Amino acid sequence: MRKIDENELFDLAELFKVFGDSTRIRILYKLSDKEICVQEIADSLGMTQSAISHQLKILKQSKLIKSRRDGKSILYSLADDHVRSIINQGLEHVEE
Amino acid sequence: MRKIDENELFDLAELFKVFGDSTRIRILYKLSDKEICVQEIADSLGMTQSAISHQLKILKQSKLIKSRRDGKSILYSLADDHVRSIINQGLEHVEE
DNA sequence: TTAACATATGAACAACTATTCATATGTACA
DNA sequence: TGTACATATGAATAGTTGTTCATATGTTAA
Repeated sequence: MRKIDENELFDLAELFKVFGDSTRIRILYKLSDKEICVQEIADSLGMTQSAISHQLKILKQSKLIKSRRDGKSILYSLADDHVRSIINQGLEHVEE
Repeated sequence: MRKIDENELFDLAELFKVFGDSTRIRILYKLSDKEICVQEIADSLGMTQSAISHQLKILKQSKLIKSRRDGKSILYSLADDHVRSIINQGLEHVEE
C-alpha cells in the first residue's frame, strides 16, 4: 500500500467514524437514490426530527451530504459518488 | 444503489466503527505490507502492549486481521484485500 | 404582522469505549 | 522444573457520543 502520513490516517479514522453509526448509515442509504427532507427521513427511520437534524449536521460537516432549500423544507442528498463507493466496498466485506 | 436490509446496514455500521479509531487504523496500516508481532506494533506506535492487544482482539473479531504463532511471538497480518480496498476508498474521499 | 410549519441548536444525561494497571496464560530454553 | 519472555485479559476510569427536551431560527401564506 502506498505511503500515508499520520495526519491522513487520523482524518481517515474520523471519516470512518462518521460511517460507523447505524443512524447515519441509514440516513446515507435513504439518500442514496433521491433527495429527501428532514422530516421524511425522521419518519421513515422512526426517529425524532431533532435526532436526525443533529446527525445531518455531522454528515454535512464531513462533506458526505449536501443540502438545498425548497420552500419551507430543506432537501438533503449525497455529496458525491464516493459515499456510494465506500458503502459498497464495506458491504463486500460484510457479506461474507 | 441496490437494496440493503436493516440488518446489513447495522453490520455495515459495526464494520466502519472498527475502522473509525485512529489506533486501529494505524495498526491496519502497519500490517498492510507485512506481518508484525504485538510488541513491535506497540513500539512503533508508541503505545503499551496491553492497549495494542485489546485493539488487536477487536480487529480479529471483525475478521480484519489474522494471526499465527511464531515461537514466543504472535504475528498479525491483514485478513484479506478487502481491508486495503476499504482504506483506499476512504482515502479518496479524505484527499480532496 | 401573525400563525403555522420546517429545521437547527444548546444543554443535559445515559450509554459506550479506549486506555491503564495488575495479573494471568502460554512458550522457549537452560 | 524454573525463569524469562510475549501476549492476553479483566476491572476500573476518564473521555466521547447519540438522543432527548426545550427553544430558537427561518420560511410561507393568510
